[in-house]
Amino acid sequence: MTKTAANSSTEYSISQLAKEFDVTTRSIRHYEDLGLLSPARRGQTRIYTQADRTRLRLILRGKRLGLSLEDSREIIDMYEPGKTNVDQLKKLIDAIQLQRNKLNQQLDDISKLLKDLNQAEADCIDALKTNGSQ
Amino acid sequence: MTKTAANSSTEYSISQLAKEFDVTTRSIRHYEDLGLLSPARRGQTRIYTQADRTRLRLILRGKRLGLSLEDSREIIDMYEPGKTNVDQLKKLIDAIQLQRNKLNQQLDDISKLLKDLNQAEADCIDALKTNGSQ
DNA sequence: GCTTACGTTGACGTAAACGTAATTTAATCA
DNA sequence: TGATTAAATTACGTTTACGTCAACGTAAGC
Repeated sequence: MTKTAANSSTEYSISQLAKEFDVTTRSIRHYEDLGLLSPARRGQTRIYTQADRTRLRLILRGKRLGLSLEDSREIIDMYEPGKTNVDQLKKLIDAIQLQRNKLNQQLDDISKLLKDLNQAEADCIDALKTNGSQ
Repeated sequence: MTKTAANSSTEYSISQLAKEFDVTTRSIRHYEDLGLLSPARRGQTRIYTQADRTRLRLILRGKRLGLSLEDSREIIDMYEPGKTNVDQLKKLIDAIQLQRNKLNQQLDDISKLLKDLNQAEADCIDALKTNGSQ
């Protein structure tokens, strides 16, 4: 009964993904060149699965956080500790801790920047009150 | 009485700043080329004040958050609404709101990434338990 | 069979953010 | 005062992350 039914919506073309995530197809192919994606092919046409879509989302999230594509590749690989041995797993846990530290630093940076922005806005509003009648 | 006393520690050379913030002097000069810094000169030697030092800290914070130098320049300029008029102030407030939105997006990204990392680590530890005896 | 739309692979171009000499100037210390 | 050290100024090189053609394949619809 559970044949190959209703997986029509679990496939994506390159332009579908491009549209959905508001990137160019060029970028998506570029990510593939760098080994961040490796979609299946029908003929020579790329077929993207849900998993590929998730990877793309992770890539773009990384970009918003200022990660290089190479950084993102490493992080994404962390999510699939498939056929790794004990040593690799331990190294992976270390890498995860490193990333966590970086992210916590970012959290700190952001909260400081937000505070600064609030202050700057207050100064602006102040200046408007003082200056609005000129 | 309050002549020019004891401001010896409020001046910095380029290499002092470079060392303190762990960047190259080349980078600092580059920021100046782009108009993010404009230190005073003694002869042709650059003299940095506390204010310059603060600006540099802001620049590097921006970098950690993935901002371009151009973005940082705009943000930093927000902190000094000196001789601006009403229209400029209003535009500034809008720009501040924009930045705030971006930062909130980043906060969301980071919390998701942290969750993912936690899960990845849990998977690792699990794999270690299962696999550790091989 | 022609157009239109979407997809493919090169291959070269480019903007940002520095790196890396090479050379010159200025200050200082033995 | 000659050598060393720090700083400055060109100026070309490099890496990352794509943009931008060019040239071609393929399936859909009329």
